[in-house]
Amino acid sequence: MTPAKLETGSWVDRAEAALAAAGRKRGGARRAMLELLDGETCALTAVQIEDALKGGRRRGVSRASVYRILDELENLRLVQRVETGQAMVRYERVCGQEEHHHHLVCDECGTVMPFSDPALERAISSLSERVPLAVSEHEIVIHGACRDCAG
Amino acid sequence: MTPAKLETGSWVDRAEAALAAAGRKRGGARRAMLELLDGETCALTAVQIEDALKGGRRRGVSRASVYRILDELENLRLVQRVETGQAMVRYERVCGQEEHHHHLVCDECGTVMPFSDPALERAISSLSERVPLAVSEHEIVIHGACRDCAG
DNA sequence: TTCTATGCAAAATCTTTGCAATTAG
DNA sequence: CTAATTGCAAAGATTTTGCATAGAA
Repeated sequence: MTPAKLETGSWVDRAEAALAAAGRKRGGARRAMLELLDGETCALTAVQIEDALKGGRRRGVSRASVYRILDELENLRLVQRVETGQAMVRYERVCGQEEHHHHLVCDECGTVMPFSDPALERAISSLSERVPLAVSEHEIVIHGACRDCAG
Repeated sequence: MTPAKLETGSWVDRAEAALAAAGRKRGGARRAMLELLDGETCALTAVQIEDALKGGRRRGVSRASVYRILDELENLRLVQRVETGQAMVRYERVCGQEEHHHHLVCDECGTVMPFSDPALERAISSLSERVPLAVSEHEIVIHGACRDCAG
C-alpha cells in the first residue's frame, strides 16, 4: 500500500475508481465526460457538455447519456449540481475542500463565475451545527450585474 | 402624507400599490395569489400555488396565470425565486430586511424550511463589496437530512 | 457469455406563448 | 372605450425513459 499516493490521482482517476468500486464498467462516453469536466473550473449545463463534446476532439456523447452519466456521477458525489436560477441545472466536479467554491451569476448576460471566501465558510460551518438538519452540503449563489454589464 | 403609515400596510397592500404604480389593473386571480403568498412563511412551487387555490376557499387560478403573475411579481421584486435543487422553482414573497431568510432542504423528503443567521449575513455583505459584481441578491441553500429522515 | 454502457426516439415534466373572451378604469 | 387580465389549448424547453445494439469483463 502507498497511502501517500491516494491523494495524488487526478479527479478522473478518482472517479474511475469510484465507478469501478460501484461495479460499473468503463465506457467511452463517460470517459470523455470525465475528461471534459476535469478540465473545467466552473459549472456547465448538460447542453454545454453535449456541445463541447460534439465540437471538440473528444468523441460525441448523446444527450440522454449526458444526463444519465451526470446522474450517476451525482449519486456517487463525484459531481455536484449547481442551481443558478437560469432554468437549466449546471454540474461541476467535486474536488477536495481546497477547491470548494460558490458562484456569482450575472443576471444580465448569464455569466457564471466561481468565488470562495473563508469567512463565509466559517459562518456556514458554525451554522451547520445549530440547524435541525444533518447537513451534507451547502450552496451559495450571489446575483448581480458583472462589470461588463453594469457598465 | 402619513409617512409613519407606510410601513404598516400588509404585504398585500404594498404589492397592490406597487402594481398600481406600474400601471396595472386589479384582477381576481392575482388578488387570490397575493393573499395566498402573504399567508405563507416559506417558498411554494407554481403547482403548489395552483393546487392551494383550487382546493381552498379562494378562487381557482389557471396555471398559465400563476406563472404569468409570478413573473410580474418577480419583476417588481415583490416575490423572489428560490432554487432548492428540486427540479421545480419555488417562489416566496419578499419582505423587509427583518424577515430575510434562507433555506434548509431535506433531500430525503423534500421538506423546505426557512432559517436566518446574522453572522452569515454579515459575511455575505462584507463579501459583496469585494466581488467583481454589482450584487443585487444572494441565496443560500443548505442540504441535508431533516430530523425525521435522519432518524 | 452476461451484464453494463450508449444512442435514438418517444415520453414526461415544467414553463411560456397565442388567442379570444372578460373585466377594470 | 381602451388596455390590462385571465383561461384554455398549443407550443417550447429541459430532462427522463424504453428499447435495441454495442462493448467491457
